[in-house]
Amino acid sequence: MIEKITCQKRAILELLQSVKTHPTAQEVYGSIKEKLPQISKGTVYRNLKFLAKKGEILEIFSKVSHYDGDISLHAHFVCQKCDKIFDIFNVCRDCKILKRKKIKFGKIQGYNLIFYGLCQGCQKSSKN
Amino acid sequence: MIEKITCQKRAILELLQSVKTHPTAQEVYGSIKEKLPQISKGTVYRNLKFLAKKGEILEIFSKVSHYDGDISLHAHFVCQKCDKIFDIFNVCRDCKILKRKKIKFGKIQGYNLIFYGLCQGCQKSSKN
DNA sequence: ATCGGTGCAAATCCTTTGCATTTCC
DNA sequence: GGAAATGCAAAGGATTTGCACCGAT
Repeated sequence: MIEKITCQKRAILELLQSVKTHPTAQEVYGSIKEKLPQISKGTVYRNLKFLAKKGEILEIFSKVSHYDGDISLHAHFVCQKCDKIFDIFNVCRDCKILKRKKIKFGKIQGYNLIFYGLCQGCQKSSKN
Repeated sequence: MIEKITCQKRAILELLQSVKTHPTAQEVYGSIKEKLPQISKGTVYRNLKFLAKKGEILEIFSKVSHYDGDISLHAHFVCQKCDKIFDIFNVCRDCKILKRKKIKFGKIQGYNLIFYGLCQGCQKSSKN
């Protein structure tokens, strides 16, 4: 099974690497459509999964999956109200397990460190 | 809005606290049904969300949400092949951010630290 | 020429929701 | 008694999939 580089796949990867946000599959589809109007949702979903499995992008599991083209070691803060995602760098940098990439259960291929909470904007506008 | 403790809610919490696995909503539904045959899926979903929001259980976002009745600080290792989840204790114990529960973006209510990889069983049985 | 990738649309499947009814306080 | 929770079933919505066609190697 030899991988083929198609313009769709390239466009998706380039898009994710060029933005500082963490779009969902639907949002990726919306953006890509401007460059490649004929692209289908199925292709976007297939390529996102594919790229995530290959480790070229990061999948951030939340209510709905978001994707990140920045695969450097960093964490995320997800607002449980507005669903916005913020990057957190320099967290847990000394953690041995993150470097060793191995634990007794198996081999670590990657990790997601996600903090959930209320972002400042939503803290102000809500009292629940 | 005064919370009512129903037998359904109690059963779900007790179930999660009694197992060492990390069942999905569907699996919780299946188990609870044995004790409370009349329970509905909607109730299970509503209570799982409710308990997670209250912080009495943990929601582990993955392809499908899993739930954990152990709310002590620990991480998870998710096998990307068989989808099994393992507990990892004593990881990142010294990380200040995990204790401070506050960052510039907002207040941290909880976090998920999930390592992805191949578990030992799947490492043996696969060569992809 | 080959066979992996795409587009399309239908199918899946998890999760949420509306509403009448039941239950806990 | 009254608000909150439940059960049921339908709706919603993200994601996956089958298949015929297209296009990269």
